[in-house]
Amino acid sequence: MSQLSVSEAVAETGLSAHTLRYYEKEMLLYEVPRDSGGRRFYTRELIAAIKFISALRATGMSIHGIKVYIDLYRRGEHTAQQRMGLLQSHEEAVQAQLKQTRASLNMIQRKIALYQSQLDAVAPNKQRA
Amino acid sequence: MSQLSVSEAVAETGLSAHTLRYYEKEMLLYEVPRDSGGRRFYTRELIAAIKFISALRATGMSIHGIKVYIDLYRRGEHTAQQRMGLLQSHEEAVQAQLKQTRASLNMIQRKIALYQSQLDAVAPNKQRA
DNA sequence: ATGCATGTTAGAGTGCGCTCTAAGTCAAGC
DNA sequence: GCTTGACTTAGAGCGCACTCTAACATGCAT
Repeated sequence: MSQLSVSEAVAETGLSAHTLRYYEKEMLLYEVPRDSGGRRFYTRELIAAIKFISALRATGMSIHGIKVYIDLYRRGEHTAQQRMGLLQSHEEAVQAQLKQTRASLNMIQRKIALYQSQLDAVAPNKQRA
Repeated sequence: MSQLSVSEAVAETGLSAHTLRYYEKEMLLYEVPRDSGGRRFYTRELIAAIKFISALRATGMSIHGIKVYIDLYRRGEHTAQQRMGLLQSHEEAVQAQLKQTRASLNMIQRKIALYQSQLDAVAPNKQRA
């Protein structure tokens, strides 16, 4: 159970098998083990890596940016400081992006409120129906 | 001053002239007026529309999604209800996306904290330097 | 032994949102 | 009149992140 087949990994991570292979080709995943028939399987560690990669993607880090991080990982413990630095600057970027999104959302909400008062003025009784 | 040239509109909206033309070609912007020489200029209303479109884009609405909204706009006042509905469902999508981003950010922050304690254990005196 | 699901590969294709190119026009300043 | 710079057009090109195709292999169930 700590070794997932492709279809189990798909269920567990929410990514498609195509995407898992694509990440492997792009070297975001490496040393993915195979069974006797040449089929991949995913260890606990790989699943954790995939989930972390997904978190980076979900927050807008590019495949290339993730690759830089993973490459540091592969080069060993002495790169920990650099990796942390990358994550910290990514965190800042995400915070900025969140701020921007909230500002834009606010503008959209004000527009919705405008529609509401406008529709209300036209058919004020609807609110009591 | 309420009529901006292309370069002024670029400065005001943060979009490129290429992008403004692209939005016009895609019909997100329409009836963009021209001067005697055939050059575009942007009215206050257009600038406001561009900023609203930018807010929709910044929150992840596709060009196609925006076009649907704008097309309703062009069809007149009787589409106000539908337009509000579109904005409301987009708002929900944005809230969901924010939630997802916050969760992913949290995972990244935990990783950063892990690095911090790890680097701290290796060189505990650095914190007092 | 046959059928079927699940996997494999290399490489092509897709959709999106710009972004740029090339060749040309126009108005203002020298 | 000439240069400069801001603009115009149609259409090509680009980078990204998948996503799919086609042909083939494996292994389990009947």
